[in-house]
Amino acid sequence: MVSMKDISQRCGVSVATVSKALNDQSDIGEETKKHIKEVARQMGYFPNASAKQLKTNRSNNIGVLMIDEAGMGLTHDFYGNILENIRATAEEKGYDITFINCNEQATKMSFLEHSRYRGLDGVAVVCAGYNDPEVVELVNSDLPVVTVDHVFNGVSAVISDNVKGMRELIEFIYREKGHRDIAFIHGTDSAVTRNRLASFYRTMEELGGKVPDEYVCEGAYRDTAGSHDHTLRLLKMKNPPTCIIYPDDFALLGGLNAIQELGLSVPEDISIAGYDGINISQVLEPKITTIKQDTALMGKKTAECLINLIERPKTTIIERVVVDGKLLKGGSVRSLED
Amino acid sequence: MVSMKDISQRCGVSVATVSKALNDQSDIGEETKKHIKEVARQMGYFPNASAKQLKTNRSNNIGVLMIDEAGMGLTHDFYGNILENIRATAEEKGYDITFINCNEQATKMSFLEHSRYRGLDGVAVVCAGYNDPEVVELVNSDLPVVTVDHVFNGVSAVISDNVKGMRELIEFIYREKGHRDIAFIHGTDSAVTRNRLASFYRTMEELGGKVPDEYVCEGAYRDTAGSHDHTLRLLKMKNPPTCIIYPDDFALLGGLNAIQELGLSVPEDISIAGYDGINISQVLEPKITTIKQDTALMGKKTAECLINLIERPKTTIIERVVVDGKLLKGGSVRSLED
DNA sequence: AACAGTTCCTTAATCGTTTTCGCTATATTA
DNA sequence: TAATATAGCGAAAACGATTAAGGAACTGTT
Repeated sequence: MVSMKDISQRCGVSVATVSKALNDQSDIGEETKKHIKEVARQMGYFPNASAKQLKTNRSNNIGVLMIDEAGMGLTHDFYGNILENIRATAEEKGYDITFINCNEQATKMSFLEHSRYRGLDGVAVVCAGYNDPEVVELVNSDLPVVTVDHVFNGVSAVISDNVKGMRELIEFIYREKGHRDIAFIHGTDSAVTRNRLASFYRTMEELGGKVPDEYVCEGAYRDTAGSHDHTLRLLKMKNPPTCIIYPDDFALLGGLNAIQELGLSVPEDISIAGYDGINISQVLEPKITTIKQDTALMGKKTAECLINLIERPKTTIIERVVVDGKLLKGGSVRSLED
Repeated sequence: MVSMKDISQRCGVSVATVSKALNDQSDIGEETKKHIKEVARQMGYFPNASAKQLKTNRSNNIGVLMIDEAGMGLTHDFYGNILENIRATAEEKGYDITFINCNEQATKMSFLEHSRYRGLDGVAVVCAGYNDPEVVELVNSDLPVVTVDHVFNGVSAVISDNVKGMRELIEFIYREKGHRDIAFIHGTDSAVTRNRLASFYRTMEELGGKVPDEYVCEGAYRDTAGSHDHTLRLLKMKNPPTCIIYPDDFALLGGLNAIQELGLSVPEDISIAGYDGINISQVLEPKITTIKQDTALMGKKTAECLINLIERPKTTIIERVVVDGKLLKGGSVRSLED
């Protein structure tokens, strides 16, 4: 590896001068600067990140925390997409991405300790147990942090508008498609779930619809078996719903199986809707009625917001970036006007 | 941040002594060592990774290269799973993971330059354009590298046994299910594709089956539209196949749509099979007949192999780790014995 | 008592940068 | 002409760790 020392010797100047030239400092002659840069290029020079980091306390490296309960964070379309877009945006601005999910390392460090150990400039909390003391410690530290789909006091967050999304979904199903008996298998308790659930109730109320208690039950995200069972139960009721909303598109597939088992078909006999708008949802027939979350924008905003916090700590205020979802009408909800 | 200096002052010893104590060096008294460690713990000491790296030229950081043609590497079940398992295994051994896909950074570095810049101890090439000069430069460098599902001369590789997998799949479809007219929509040219294709032809030959040229065509991985069109063409032939094998489970779904469009059903009218065994394949009904690639093991082996190369360069030989897939019989291939 | 051999610790150099401060030479001004 | 400002560069300290070499205080041997 060629270092500044090598360049300085070749150019007959001091190391300090080389540093200044390469960093476009002011007190350096135009001629010298140009020459040094040219020589550096020729010699294939690249800075040594750790030396630079040691001196400046800046790593140009962003941490990503991404732990799914099920340990499938990365294989989840939704999170995978967000991560990919965080990465791409960070990269444009010269940042790299390092994972900080240290679960089982020999020398047990907390997330915060791990971040400091690596000298990360900031952390994006994409998904995690938000009650985890380690997560709380991390977001409450002085390290720049942006959370996704969860709001902490005093911490910037990028959130998908689940309230609006659920409202749009319900309005579509209720108004445009004429359904009145709508069941909602919601996910396990979390900020996201609470928002969707509240929005579900509120919108139904606004529209003048009734929601029997038996129509609402707790499933789990991405749990096909659970959705399957709930669906069977719902369809065997004396007054079954005409439409079932699932925790997400993946869980919906479990419900779809149950429906097929009963010899029913979608959307003729029963309408279904999901949430997320994962790839697969628009491939199957009928295409699934769902709210597509704008993961590309969420990832981009997360990176931008975090890098702002890092680079302009003075001017940056705590942000709440709300990203709208988009209704994909699909064909899995039939019109009851027929 | 508390440094060794702080500890040394508190303990009344030199920084060198602290370093040796914390690193379990030999020339240090048991008493002192214990005391220093205790004080370090109390003070919440953690090493400074960049300082350590600067001195030792070891970062305990592994690079991951993961670029899909479609830019969807991370959202692909298969790669996502592998990455997750590389991460988990690396973590156990004290390594972190950093992405090195530098496409559009201002200061354009090649993958190798980027790796050196960050001082990465090694790189796992999970997916990339294997003809890309930058990739070639990387694998031919003296940096420890392990590639996944692609073999470079003199470079360790973890590969899924596509030859065996395809053979098992064909034997199941041909022997156990009695199909003779089997079509294969294969993926675009790559080592993986070539192996599967060769194995397809060879196995059919061994079994005494015939493969009309029109039964074999090139699709693209994860391309539902392409599979859709190919499926229509195949089914409209005068002698249509009784079974179609798709590039992967996801692409298969496009074919499934085409089949439904024609009013046919699986597996009664036409049998289909995929490859990969992604989550979704075992959720839909009928469950898809496919070869589940052992992504967990592939990721684990990749990390282990790479860390071996890093930590024991002398003793480690270039490895070819072959990971078997597993036939998931599913229900999408009917028996022709009926 | 003198010597070597251990044991345990310190000193100091080093990794590749950044950055403060000071120096020199030239340009500007009084 | 002398004083001062400015531009361009270098010397050296620092960031936080590792490590080779050296030294002091013991122990044990002859």
